[in-house]
Amino acid sequence: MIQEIKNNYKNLFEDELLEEINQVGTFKQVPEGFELIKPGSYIKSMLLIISGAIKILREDNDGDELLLYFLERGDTCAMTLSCCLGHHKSEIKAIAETDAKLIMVPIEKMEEWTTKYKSWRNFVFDSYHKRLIEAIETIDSIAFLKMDDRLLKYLKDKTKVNQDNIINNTHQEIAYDLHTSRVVISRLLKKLEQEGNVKLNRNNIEVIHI
Amino acid sequence: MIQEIKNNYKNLFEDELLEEINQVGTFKQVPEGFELIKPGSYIKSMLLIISGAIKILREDNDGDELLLYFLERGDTCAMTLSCCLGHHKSEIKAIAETDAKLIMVPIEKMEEWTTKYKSWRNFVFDSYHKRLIEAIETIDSIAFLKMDDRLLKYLKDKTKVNQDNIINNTHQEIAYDLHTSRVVISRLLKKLEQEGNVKLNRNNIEVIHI
DNA sequence: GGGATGCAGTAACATTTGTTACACAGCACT
DNA sequence: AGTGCTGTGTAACAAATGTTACTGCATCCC
Repeated sequence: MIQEIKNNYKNLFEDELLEEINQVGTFKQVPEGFELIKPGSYIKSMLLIISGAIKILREDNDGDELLLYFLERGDTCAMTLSCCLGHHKSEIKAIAETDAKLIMVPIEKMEEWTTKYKSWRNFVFDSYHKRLIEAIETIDSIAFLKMDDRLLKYLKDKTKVNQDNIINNTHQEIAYDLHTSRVVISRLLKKLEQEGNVKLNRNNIEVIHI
Repeated sequence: MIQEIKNNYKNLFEDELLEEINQVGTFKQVPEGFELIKPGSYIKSMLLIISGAIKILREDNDGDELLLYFLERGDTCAMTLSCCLGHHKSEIKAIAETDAKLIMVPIEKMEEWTTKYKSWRNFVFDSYHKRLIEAIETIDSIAFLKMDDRLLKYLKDKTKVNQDNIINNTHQEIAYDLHTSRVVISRLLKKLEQEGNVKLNRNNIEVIHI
């Protein structure tokens, strides 16, 4: 495992911390679609992402969903952090967007390390900063953009985290992430196709100009 | 100043830290409407709120605005924190919602204290957590609520931070905060009045059932 | 082949929100 | 009283989004 950790975090963490992570962390491999965090649950360990991508969703009382942002290699989940440090319940849902490799670190170590390692502290602060910025960018999208631009932005984000211009999702799945209806997505995708932004096939969408 | 600090932060910080804040911080009193943070600017000092309320806004490229959340006594601005620690530009705008008393702490102390004081570290983590939660709640409002419910929620939040059932704002000002138009706000306020939720007067709105 | 199923395309319509335009009321100032 | 200004009420319309219903197409299974 140590090699995987080093490959992804050696610039961020000092050797001693890398060694500790190696000792107390457990390696985990999950398939696409795996539910990593359920809303309302307590979290037992935090996750460091080695490869793949995780999507973070917000769910309201009626079960309606909305995509907040994606996490990638080198990222961690700020909600996990604050849940661990503050002992709050999870406010979000996390699903593996692609097959992913993770390291799970028990929560007891979290606080210990924030005292012990400056690099860890900075990592945690930086993660919070990034997530706050991304949450605010999500607000920007919802508040300032119309659905067609939100959709295009969503598709581009998807191609980025999946490193693939082809998006293998149904219109219904996209509608869930953007909290709208399938018909609306179909309509707007057709418009994007006519404008030359995407090419539509059954079960997949090719994004043209990235 | 020390007394003001103690009154508001003595449960959070150890005496030694309170003393340091007293030595390096400067007291500041600002009137309602004062612009504390401009978007795009670099921030020279972070602020601890003693009394009053601050509203935090997001501004897009066209100058359109959207209220993110309010800060109150005992709060600090997470964006300031991350700007200071990460040396990023401000992503937001901060306006005094009411007359307010603040303590300004020079940014150099920020990092020093995160190393030195556990209570400071926890305060910073906790602030991040709160702001992230509030940003996500703002997302909830925009994504899941219709404008009439958003407006009602806004009015209730306002009465809370102002500690006053009477809201002294024009419809236009409310429209800016919610990123919609004056006509829409007038229309919905009228509806809320007919439903018995508010009472409308010139230049002010009385919120009935808090 | 025939049927069942899931996905996408589309029309028709409803609702919500945004826009433009104008009337009028209250207030300040002269 | 007359003038101008700001804030509010409202109608009429436009645009965006949501909803319902129906179609056909591909795939899978029998």
